[in-house]
Amino acid sequence: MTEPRRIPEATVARLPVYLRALAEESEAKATTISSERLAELAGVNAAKVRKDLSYLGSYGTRGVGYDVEYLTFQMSRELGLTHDWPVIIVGVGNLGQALANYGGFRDRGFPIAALVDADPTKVGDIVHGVRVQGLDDLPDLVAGLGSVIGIIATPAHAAQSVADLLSHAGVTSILNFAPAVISVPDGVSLRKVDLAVELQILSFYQQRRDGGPVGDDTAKARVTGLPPAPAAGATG
Amino acid sequence: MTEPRRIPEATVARLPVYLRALAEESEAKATTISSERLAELAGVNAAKVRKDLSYLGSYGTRGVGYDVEYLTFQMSRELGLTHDWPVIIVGVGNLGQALANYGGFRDRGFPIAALVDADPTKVGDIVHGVRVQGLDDLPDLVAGLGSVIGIIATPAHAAQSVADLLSHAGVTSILNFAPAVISVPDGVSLRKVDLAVELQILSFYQQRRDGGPVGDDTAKARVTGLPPAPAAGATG
DNA sequence: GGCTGCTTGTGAACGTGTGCACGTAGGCGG
DNA sequence: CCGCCTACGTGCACACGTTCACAAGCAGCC
Repeated sequence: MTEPRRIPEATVARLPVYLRALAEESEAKATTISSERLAELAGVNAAKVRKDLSYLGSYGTRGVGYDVEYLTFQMSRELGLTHDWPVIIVGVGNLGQALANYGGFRDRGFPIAALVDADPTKVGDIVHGVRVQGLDDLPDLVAGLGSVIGIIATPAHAAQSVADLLSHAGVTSILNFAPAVISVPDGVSLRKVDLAVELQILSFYQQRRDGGPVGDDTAKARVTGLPPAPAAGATG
Repeated sequence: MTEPRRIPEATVARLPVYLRALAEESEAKATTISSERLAELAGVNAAKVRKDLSYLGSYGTRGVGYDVEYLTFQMSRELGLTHDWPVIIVGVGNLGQALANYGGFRDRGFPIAALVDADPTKVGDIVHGVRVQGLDDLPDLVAGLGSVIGIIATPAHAAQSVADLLSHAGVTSILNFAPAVISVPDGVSLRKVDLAVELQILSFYQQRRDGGPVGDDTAKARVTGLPPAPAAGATG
């Protein structure tokens, strides 16, 4: 029976990186590539590469390596990149426009199929050669495009309602750029990119290197900060 | 010596989300918040919230919950958000300009301190009220700003050399938007945001829902695809 | 054809992260 | 002052992901 082979989420997230590395190696006229070389290009270790690739099947040749073209094809197929995936961007503000103008999407098989905004004054504008449409047009747009990916590039307060609209219109893959936690029905994939969160994570580690939090002792923190109640506990 | 409390990476990544949830709850005039409510706002489960917060210290009150103001302060302190972190954006193309114009950074304590580009024709331009400077100015800029976060918004081929320049100039926190794997010296934090990779991950799961890869059997795939051995040449 | 060297594929050990379930501590009403 | 109720803090078991180490398998060569 044709086992669909469960692929761990962590592996899936690395496949696109391998694919890019393979493209580079292909440019360099290499016909085969070892797990070690691929690991170097992808910034991981060789054992991880081999384990990840083994989930796709036994596409390597012992003593030789992986055939670049063949592995590229298999990986593209597994990732669903053998055909284009149209993208609908909701929210034509700063970020939405930048995304629309970013050529990297179309180049990688994700053409901007539509732009949508709630603001009536923006509807009708042409951005990157695409006419901005209203939120009401979403259901028809999605119906006409088939499998589509929705990108939320609205302010935080609008994110959840847009996600609801998208889900209701039949979109089952959503990428959220709004700085808000949103929930979607079962069967809908949601990924998020939160720029401020990334900076805050960097801030955490940077600060640790700089010498830890201000008032590295909890007791001292009580001086700077505000204890919630008369009696505040110490570290433990 | 006060134990610096090791905080798991997964927890660190969630702290900013909690912080945002706390801000919302504070807006709503709530003085205390339970782990359950916080979990709901952050899109995780309550046990995880409690475990995460316990790494910061015992800031809750049993039977009551967490004091919103106090927890906000402690969390901000731990994340290093009690002061601003200036940001230098390298690469003033589409994405770089969008990031510069995105108000969400300054609002959250990450003011754009400088814009840098390798293209001499762009140097001197004013973007978002900031004058674009040349790559040569990086060392002086960093020296004058102290702890700073570097954002790479260049094309992929320039990413590694920019990362080298930043590291050499003393930047120890880097956020990479370029679609390339880059390496940095020990002691430098690197995080990456790759838009195309996110779309490709969504594509993977979308396709699985749509009925799996074309040629769902490996044997069949060899018919559709090209066996590596005799001769190859397609996909391209 | 058989030997050698190289690289894959994978079982097993290890480390990290998650979630349950419950002990525990603090507030509150009587 | 006491007992009840609530929600935190955490030990423990489990799942997931990573890494090591090595047998297996293939190509090349004599």
